[in-house]
Amino acid sequence: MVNFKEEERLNTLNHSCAHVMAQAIKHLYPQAKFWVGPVVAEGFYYDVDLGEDVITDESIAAIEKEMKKVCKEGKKIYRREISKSEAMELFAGDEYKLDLIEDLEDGNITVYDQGDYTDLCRGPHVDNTKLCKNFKLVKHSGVYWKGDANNKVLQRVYGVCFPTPEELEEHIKLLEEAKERDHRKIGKDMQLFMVDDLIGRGLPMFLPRGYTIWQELENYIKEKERKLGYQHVMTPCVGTVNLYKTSGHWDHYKENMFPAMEMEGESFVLRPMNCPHHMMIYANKMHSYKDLPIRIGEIAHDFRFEASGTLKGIERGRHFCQNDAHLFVTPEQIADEVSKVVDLIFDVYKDFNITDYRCVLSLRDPADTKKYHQDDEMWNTAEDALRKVLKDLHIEFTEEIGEAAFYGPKLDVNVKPAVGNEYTLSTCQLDFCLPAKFELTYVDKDGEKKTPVVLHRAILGSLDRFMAYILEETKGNLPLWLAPSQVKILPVKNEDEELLAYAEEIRELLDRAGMRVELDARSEKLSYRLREAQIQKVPYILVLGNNERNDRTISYRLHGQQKTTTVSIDAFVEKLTNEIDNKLVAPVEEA
RNA sequence: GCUGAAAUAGCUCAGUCGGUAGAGCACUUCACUCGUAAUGAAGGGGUCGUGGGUUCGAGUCCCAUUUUCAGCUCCA
Repeated sequence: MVNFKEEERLNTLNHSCAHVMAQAIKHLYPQAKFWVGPVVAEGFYYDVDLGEDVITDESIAAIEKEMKKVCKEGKKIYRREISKSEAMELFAGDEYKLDLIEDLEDGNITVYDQGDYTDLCRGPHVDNTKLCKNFKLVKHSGVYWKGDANNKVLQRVYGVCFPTPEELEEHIKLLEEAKERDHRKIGKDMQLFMVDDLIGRGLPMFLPRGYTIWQELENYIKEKERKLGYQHVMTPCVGTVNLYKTSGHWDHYKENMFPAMEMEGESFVLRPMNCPHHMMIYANKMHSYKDLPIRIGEIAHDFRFEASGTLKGIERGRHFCQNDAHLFVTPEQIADEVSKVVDLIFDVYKDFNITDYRCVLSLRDPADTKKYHQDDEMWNTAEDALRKVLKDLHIEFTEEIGEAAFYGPKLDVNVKPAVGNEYTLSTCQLDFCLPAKFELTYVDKDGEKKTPVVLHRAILGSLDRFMAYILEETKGNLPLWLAPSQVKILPVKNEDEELLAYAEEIRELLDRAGMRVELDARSEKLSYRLREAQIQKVPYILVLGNNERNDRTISYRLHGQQKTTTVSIDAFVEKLTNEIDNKLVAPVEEA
């Protein structure tokens, strides 16, 4: 584990390496103008305007070569304090640096010199460029200046730097291992899902083995919800445009919806979310305060026209299934219901052994009048309410401005995948907005009609995305209850009729016990079939020969292990049933 | 959508200077009957993503296009 001091040292080194890269780029592209070059979680990057030039894989190699040269020269790095007017003069003609200097306070401006290169920087830096020699440029891309799609595209080059070549090597190895954990690779290798151009991009299809996992997840969460008083519904994947105009989604998100279909003078869209459908289910009848909370749940198919560059296997597609629910509550019930949702989230994370997550309270940006529903009082009430509940529950969270939904603040639980950026797995959103738009009511104690509050929540998020995460976390070695194939039976010989009969008897027995079991009696060597079963990541591999048949026992081997264990048939069934029913994340070994 | 890269058999990939398509695995058949990660042999399988162009000749060079990948932006 890297401690804080070490991390600071590493950050300084990476920051200096960013300057070395900038210097090298300046040598190769004299017209280069630099924006910012910060240290990030995995190294550093620098954004640069190369005018007409762009960065390609070849130019990366050239830049690396030039950087080696800069490091070898080993120029001292000097820090200099300068005044704002000096800075303006030094960087005259560089609109990017001037833009940065504009926001800096006079008397608080420093530049760093190394040989023929000077950069505006607050530092700190290592004292010589030769310390930066253990680096690698890992990727590059075009980025919008200040992240705004209306601005000019700059070139961003990412790199990493370490004190020793060994640490650099180790880091590169880790990156490669992460690629092996990518759910898209696992999904292909294990035949879980597929995509096809003719079906359409962003539209993955679950194969039998993948759908088995999917169904287990569906059953799992629905059972949890049922016990907590949720009622499940099924609603259509299409709705009228008017439905989404009523909810407000049309104004906010129509660019990201599949376009409207006009039929018989009516306009329909594939639904991007289920809130409006569930609102109408609530509105279907009169409700008393005594009926609340009402919890409407659905494993719901949704369609969003995500930008092509954002599609990623089953983690983010244009069709997905939300583990969605809308809780209709009185204002007094908010705290209790949010707390139950939070409990459910962490209960589920415990079942799946998910420990590496981050809670975010996503708030509106009051300055963004376009995105957010305009009602200051509503926002203040909702944000304060949600913040208070989280604090009372002693949940550790950070607050992020401008991350709220257009209708209300939310608690997001974020995780990081093997490859790529953090995403939200679970969410709980507090909404004072949609119930009013749909004029939802309940009759309170005093006989007055009042507007309920709605909690939007998704625990597994989308089943597709959750599955992607679990595949990456487990590297495809799923717990028994989720494994597409739980037991593989390998008779030692396949021409011994009595042995085959015994293998078939065991297969039927396990099948009747509700297990997913396969018998592999092909005329291949045992070691061949065993190897295949291991590659398929089948948790339990049974090897049955005449020893087992004579004793009426079972010999099994766990995926990825060498050890063979022999037990009675009953003991084996009991062991597996226990493991499946209790959804254990790892097999229990006898003492 | 934006910047860059890539696309060759079901999968993983090779294919040099432009000279007419390769391997391993998988699949089919035959032989082998085997006690814990690959038995041997033979065979089938490709309009080299798609469409144009250059050339005597294109998997290879050029243009367009589709899809995939990395990053950016976005994620109700």
